[in-house]
Amino acid sequence: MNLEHLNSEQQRAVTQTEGPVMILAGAGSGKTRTLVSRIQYLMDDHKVSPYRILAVTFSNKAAREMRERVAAQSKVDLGALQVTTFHSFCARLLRIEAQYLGLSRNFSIYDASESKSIVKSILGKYGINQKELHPSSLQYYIEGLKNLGYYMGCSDEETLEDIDLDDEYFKFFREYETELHKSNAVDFGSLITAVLNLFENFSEVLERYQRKYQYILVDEYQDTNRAQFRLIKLLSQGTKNVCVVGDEDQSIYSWRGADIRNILDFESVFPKYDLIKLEQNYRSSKNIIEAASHVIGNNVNRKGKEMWTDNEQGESIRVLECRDDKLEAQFVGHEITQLIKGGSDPNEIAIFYRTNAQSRLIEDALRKIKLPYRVVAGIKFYERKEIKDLLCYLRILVNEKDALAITRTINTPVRGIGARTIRKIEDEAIKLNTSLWDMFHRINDHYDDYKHLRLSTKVKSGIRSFLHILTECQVALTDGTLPSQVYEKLLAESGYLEMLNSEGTHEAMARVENLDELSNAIKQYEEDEEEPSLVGFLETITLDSETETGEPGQGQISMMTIHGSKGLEYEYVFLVGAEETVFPSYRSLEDGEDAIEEERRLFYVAMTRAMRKLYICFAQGRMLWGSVRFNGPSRFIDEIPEDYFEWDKYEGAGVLSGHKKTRPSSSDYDDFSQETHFASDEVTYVIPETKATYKFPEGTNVAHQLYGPGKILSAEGSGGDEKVVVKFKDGTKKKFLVKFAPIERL
DNA sequence: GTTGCGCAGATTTTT
DNA sequence: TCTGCGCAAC
Repeated sequence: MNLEHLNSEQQRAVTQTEGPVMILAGAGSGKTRTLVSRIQYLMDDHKVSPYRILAVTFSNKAAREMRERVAAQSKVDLGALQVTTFHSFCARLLRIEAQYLGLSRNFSIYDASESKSIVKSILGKYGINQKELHPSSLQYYIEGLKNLGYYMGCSDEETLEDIDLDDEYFKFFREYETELHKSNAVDFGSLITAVLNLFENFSEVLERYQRKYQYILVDEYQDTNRAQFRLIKLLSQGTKNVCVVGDEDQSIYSWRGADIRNILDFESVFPKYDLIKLEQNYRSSKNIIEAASHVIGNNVNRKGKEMWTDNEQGESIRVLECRDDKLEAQFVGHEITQLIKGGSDPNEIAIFYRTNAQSRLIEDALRKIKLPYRVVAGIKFYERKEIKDLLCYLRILVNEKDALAITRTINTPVRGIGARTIRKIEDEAIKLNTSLWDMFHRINDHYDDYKHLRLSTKVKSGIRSFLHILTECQVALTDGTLPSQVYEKLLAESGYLEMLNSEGTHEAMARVENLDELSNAIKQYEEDEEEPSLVGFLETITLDSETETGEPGQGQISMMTIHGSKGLEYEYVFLVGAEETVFPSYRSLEDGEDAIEEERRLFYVAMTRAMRKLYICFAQGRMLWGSVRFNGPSRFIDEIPEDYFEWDKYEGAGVLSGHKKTRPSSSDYDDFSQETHFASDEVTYVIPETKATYKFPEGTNVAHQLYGPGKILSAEGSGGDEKVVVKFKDGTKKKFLVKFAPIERL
């Protein structure tokens, strides 16, 4: 195989096929090219069967891209080559081996919003008010355990070290797992942990897969969580042929469980591994690379890579100071117009922001001057209510035990079976130790036996028609009717379509259109797949919900969050909202240095997407949460050395002023750390209280006798009246009067 | 069982 | 400012 198109480090990364390898690949260092070559090299030069290679990435997008690129250049039959995501890989494996875990292979997969519903119903059952324990903090806790690789009955010592089984939340975790199991369902997290469970407790299964996968590749290694790490460790135990590729400077998902230890511990698990650094950047100008390197150099938690490039020096980074957020949006629109006039391709222009909410003003501005744009990843198609409803109907056809799907659909459209009734039937089902579905059947067949439930005849007939339509569809499915046809039948006979049509509103019509789209999606799936099945379709859409929002390459400017930009590149990048509390976000400012470092990596990711020119914009005043706030420019702008940027003020109407090659002195912004409220036309400044001396000033780490360790978010009042707001480990915040509260400094 | 008001809360979101 | 959710009244 010809490796001439690769530099020497890349070549090493391709040809070092045996034994453990860690590749630290900087932004724009030709990582994908290298990985694709490595796979080809294995198949061509080492005659490794594609069946023996497993390549896992995080996103379907990345998996698809890699697969296509391998396919484009290879003559080998790729049917067996697994380039997939962690989750799809595990789902597939679990369907095959489900019986070991007491699951059946038609299990449902619950997404985040569905696990939240389960969490809520558990809290409801315990009568816990959401003020006492917020469902999302419990959900976060449960997710956290799974990210660490814990499953019920797990006895792995290292995992047990990480978790606290005496935690008061643990009983909810157990409850949650039971609930899932009863529904023959798994959530995203347990897709991974269930496979761990399988491997750790059924060695014959593990050995089978160890023999099968002789070469393992892990992309985006910096984003793996503990569970995934253990999975890789187990799978590769035999051959030790594991190659991980990552960039610690681009780790931006720690809040999803990404664990830096996976990089640090690699050596102890895989001693004598080869470390290869890809440090040459082929993407961006020198100015951009050097500036970005300076910024990221402020992070302490790094393995240390020095990026460099042979590319030209390029143009200076442009920092744009705007009076407010509207002008910022206007500037972006104005500048893009100039670029396009100058012959630039709109497809090569992107606008990045920290939060989705920021897109609105920019969209308004672009629309106003008629610039075509597309927003990448906004509201997801499959998260729409009507789509969810129908998917739940379909799920019941496959998995009757799916209680969540049943409770969601039983009364949509209205069949006179409300929450109370469902509750009653659920309780009865628990009493009789049976499923909700079976309970419905019993009531339907022997109504008189359940007189004590006091179910009205309306309820009875509601249940009857619900069961009737679903059973008919099930029969149709087993008779070999295509999923798409069953879907149409369901849509018509469940009364769902009728319900929307009779509403007649504009919104209802849009929903009908969405349901047509779902129909198309099923048909598309049937065409693409050799053996289409409803289970297969449902799995595909829960694990690969990426919707093609507008065709790229249609002369549109791209807009997205920085998280969404990872892995992409554009000639021109506009980073907006580079202000303290926006970027870095106010949450990270509260959470301390590690959180700031993650924000800095995010900033680094944003910068390194740009090939030719980078614009960094900020607004002096921004409408936030109902009032205009003056936050001052982001600290990350301060971290760019002056040699690399030019600073301008945008005054509106295309006028720039105050052009400098240096930054304004930082004291210029001291006045901005205030808050103003607009009441009608009058401007009232809210001057912060004169600094009092607090017993527990902001940022102090404290411990509360009852709630455990936490951090002071804010303090007010003086002396005996001092009150503090404490944020605890689980994310809850509480306010205390210092003289009474049992808190102490840590 | 459905509709409407009031209040809290407000990042990022590969799967 | 805007939204989403819980609870209270129909």
